[in-house]
Amino acid sequence: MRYSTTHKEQTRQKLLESSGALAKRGGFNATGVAGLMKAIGLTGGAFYNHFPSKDDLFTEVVRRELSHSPIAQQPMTRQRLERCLEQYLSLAHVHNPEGGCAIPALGAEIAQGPLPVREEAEHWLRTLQQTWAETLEDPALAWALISQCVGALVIARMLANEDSQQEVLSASRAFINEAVHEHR
Amino acid sequence: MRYSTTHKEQTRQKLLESSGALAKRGGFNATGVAGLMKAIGLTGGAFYNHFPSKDDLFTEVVRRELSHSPIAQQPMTRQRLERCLEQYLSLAHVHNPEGGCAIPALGAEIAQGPLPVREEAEHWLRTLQQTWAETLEDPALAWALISQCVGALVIARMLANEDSQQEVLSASRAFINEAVHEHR
DNA sequence: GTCTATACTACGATAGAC
DNA sequence: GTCTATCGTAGTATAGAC
Repeated sequence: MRYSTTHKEQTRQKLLESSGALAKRGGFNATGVAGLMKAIGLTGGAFYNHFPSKDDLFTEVVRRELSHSPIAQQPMTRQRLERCLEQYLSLAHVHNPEGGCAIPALGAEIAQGPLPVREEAEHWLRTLQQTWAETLEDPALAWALISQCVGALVIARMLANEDSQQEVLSASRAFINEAVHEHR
Repeated sequence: MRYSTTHKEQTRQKLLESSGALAKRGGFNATGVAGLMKAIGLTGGAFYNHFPSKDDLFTEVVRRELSHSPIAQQPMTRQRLERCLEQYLSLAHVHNPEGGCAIPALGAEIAQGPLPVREEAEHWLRTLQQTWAETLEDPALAWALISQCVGALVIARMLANEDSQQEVLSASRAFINEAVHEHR
């Protein structure tokens, strides 16, 4: 064959990574198959050698984004978790959706998506929550902190003014720090 | 004229309300102009007698959704705020996006949208935050609670299992109650 | 494995009849 | 004010050359 097996796998991985970034920036539904392929230097017709449909790509993108998330890495010490939260609740993250967490950017689309997508999301959200719960020794607090981070990013990105965005991030950081240190 | 001036205004209001619900359920971009008009018993061609473009409709939908939100009503006593939070963080709200708050459902699309949309969002989010800040006597806490509520709803709606959804909501409610009562 | 070409559908938007 | 018809574009997906 003219193309090696590893080449197909590399193309697939490039497509997954690139599509994740494009989806987080502009929305998954808003970007066509041709655009996703063009971003990795290919044409639209080649897409279906890698995925049977655009919906299947979405499922794989969600899997990749949620499993590769830096906030889901183990082992997660308390100190490392606090450093993660600082980076998560930063202006850099607000202004860089394509390189950031998929949950604030794609959460609503995942919720509206087909069942396989939501099941994939549930699996990795539960994994994330359990990791944080072990570190914090409090399962409920883990869910609350995840919600706090995601909500703050959604709100900050809705705002037009950067000072307002920073206000939201700072408030959220202070709120979290108070709760976590009190719980220590 | 065959149609009264009030009739046009009524059609416009029906369209705004219906489009908001459809957008919150399936996403604003995902629904075509013809579908939005069909939902109020009209055809696609009549749309442009009411709005110059679909983008303009989005701006007006965001204005209506954020200004009419039950969480933004004044006067907002501390007791009323707590009742609002209970309703917001409920399974009923999770399963009823079309009748619920626009922020978790449309936040990402608003963030990706054109500038007029984000400016409209900023105005009403600031209004909401100031209302809550007066009630809580703490501007930062207001931003943090808004973020917590929005994040919890986004996360809960991503999950496939209802028990998991309830877990997130309960954790978020407990987290908020602890913080608010401690701050009292 | 990727290309071009294409079928089919849907989109946003406009024109003109009523 | 709303309709039908239509233009131009872009969407998902498929077929066949290379």
